[in-house]
Amino acid sequence: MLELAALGFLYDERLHGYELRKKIAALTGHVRPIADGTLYPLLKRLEAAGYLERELEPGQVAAPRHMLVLTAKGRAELFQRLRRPDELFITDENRWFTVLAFLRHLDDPAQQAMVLRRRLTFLTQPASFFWDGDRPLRAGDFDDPFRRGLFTIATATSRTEIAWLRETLAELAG
Amino acid sequence: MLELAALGFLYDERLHGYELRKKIAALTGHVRPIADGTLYPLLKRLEAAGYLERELEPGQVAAPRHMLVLTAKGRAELFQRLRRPDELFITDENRWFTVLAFLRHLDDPAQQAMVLRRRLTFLTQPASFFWDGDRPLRAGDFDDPFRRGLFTIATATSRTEIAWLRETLAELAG
DNA sequence: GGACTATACCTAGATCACTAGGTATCTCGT
DNA sequence: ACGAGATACCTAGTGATCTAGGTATAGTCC
Repeated sequence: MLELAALGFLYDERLHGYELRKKIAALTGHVRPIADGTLYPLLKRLEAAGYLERELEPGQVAAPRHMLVLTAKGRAELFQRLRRPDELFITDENRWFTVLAFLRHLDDPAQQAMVLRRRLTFLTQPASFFWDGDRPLRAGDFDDPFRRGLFTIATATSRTEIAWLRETLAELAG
Repeated sequence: MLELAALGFLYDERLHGYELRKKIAALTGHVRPIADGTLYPLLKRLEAAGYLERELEPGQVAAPRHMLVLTAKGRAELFQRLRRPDELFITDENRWFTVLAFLRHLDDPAQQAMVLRRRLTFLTQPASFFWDGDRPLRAGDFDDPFRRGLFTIATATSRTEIAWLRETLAELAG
């Protein structure tokens, strides 16, 4: 997920690690704060894979900066990951949000629509959090307000997103 | 997260690994499918920590079952994790849902309310996904439907949950 | 001048969960 | 009789992320 976010942000502009980290932290950090101990090894991986290059610059304020520039290979990799995200990027809300944040880079309505349709398919699948043997349990089966809340929240949020997906798919098709 | 789910389900009833896995899969598996290769080592960890014991039983259908029974220490650990969840369990929706699924076990409205208040505090914090320097960007700052959707969905879902939290907190207090 | 903060980058080790294999038992259909 | 499928448990190796440390520079406050 962090790799996708790094590639996505660097597609727009060259950044140094410290600034990239702040951008990633704003996007995903409210859920999982990103430590620099996570980011720097990740950048080395991406560099080793040929997805980005470094340009050393004197620091504007303090220590020298490593400006990060996405290579052609890096852009290709970003497109690849956006076009065909792993299933986890469709089902996990945090990862899905990362895909949404950069899906505009794909620049092909048909491909964008394909990704949205995968999410829509996932959200419209029948499912339940709890079962009594083979019987799916519903909000009404529970006394405690917390499990009822679970259903309330899950239902409301998926309804909102399904509506948005249908709307946006219609726009992309039109 | 999976440890919390295991402790939570075993608080209600003794289960064997295979059945426990199905229950956990229903609760969190739509987001991240749980493999048995994940669960069995986890159960060994919990057993080694003294949180659960095994009782071997002949299988009803096939191979012998290891019935898993929560110990007093395991119940104490569950309460501890529900009373004072790590920050990640408050901020990450998947983990938060796991907390909600078992919060009724806490059996003390004041402690339950404290946990809900932490989530409410998190959700009502001002935040943004994207920044232009120091200026937080809003839905209107974007042309692409995807980032707009990001805001639409995030706003709608957190509104629903905030309303539910306030309601439930009022009930717990009254 | 010294403490503190922000900037900027780095590494070693641990943890959690996953992938990809494996073993064995029982039932049912053909 | 045999294969398929469900039940039931297990391990080794891998990957992503976190924790907890570290280094160094520049500006601000007292």
